[in-house]
Amino acid sequence: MSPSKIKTLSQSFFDRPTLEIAPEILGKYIVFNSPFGKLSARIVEVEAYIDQDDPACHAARGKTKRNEVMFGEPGYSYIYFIYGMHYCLNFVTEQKGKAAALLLRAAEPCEGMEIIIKNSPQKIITKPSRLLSGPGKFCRAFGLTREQNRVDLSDSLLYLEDRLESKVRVERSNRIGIRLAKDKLWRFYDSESAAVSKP
DNA sequence: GTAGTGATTTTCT
DNA sequence: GAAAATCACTACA
Repeated sequence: MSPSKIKTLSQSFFDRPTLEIAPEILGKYIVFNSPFGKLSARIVEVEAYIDQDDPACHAARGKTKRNEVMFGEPGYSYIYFIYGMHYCLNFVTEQKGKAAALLLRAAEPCEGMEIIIKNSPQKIITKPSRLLSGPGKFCRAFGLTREQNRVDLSDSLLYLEDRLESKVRVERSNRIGIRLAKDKLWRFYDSESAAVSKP
């Protein structure tokens, strides 16, 4: 693969309207240089969370210590802990002062399969496409914790790559796992991927 | 195949 | 004290 076909996404990619970024981030690759080795995966499902007109967003009721990253500069990671067991990875979008992010819900494993399998429960290992099919599963398999919160995505630890051969069929639907604002069609996914969280 | 429940931190009422 | 941007196990049809 020639280097010209791989492009690292810079901060300017995230410094745009969230709903414009969402369909474009599908098919991109997330790369994490973990302490155990290099990991990467193809993003196939995201959800948008935007402060304004979104009661389901963590930031809708003001800034807290947990969600303050979302109010800051775009192009950062936002990892939060939920339900006592799971981490979820978000990408902060839009300009400083506006709280918005994209929640990474699912991806297809690419590099670092051995590490991903080691981090996953025995039962789901038989189905590779299910290894990263959910936000909590993705963070567990990649070994992401609060230590990776507020990471600069233009740095070399955690970043996104645009691989031009990656093709996506984008579909959108209502979001999953929330009670509020279910009517908003802010979930974007690749309908041709086996790894999306909805079967 | 679908349905129900437990685990357990952060934040808000 | 309760709910939340979840997952995986168990039970039952």
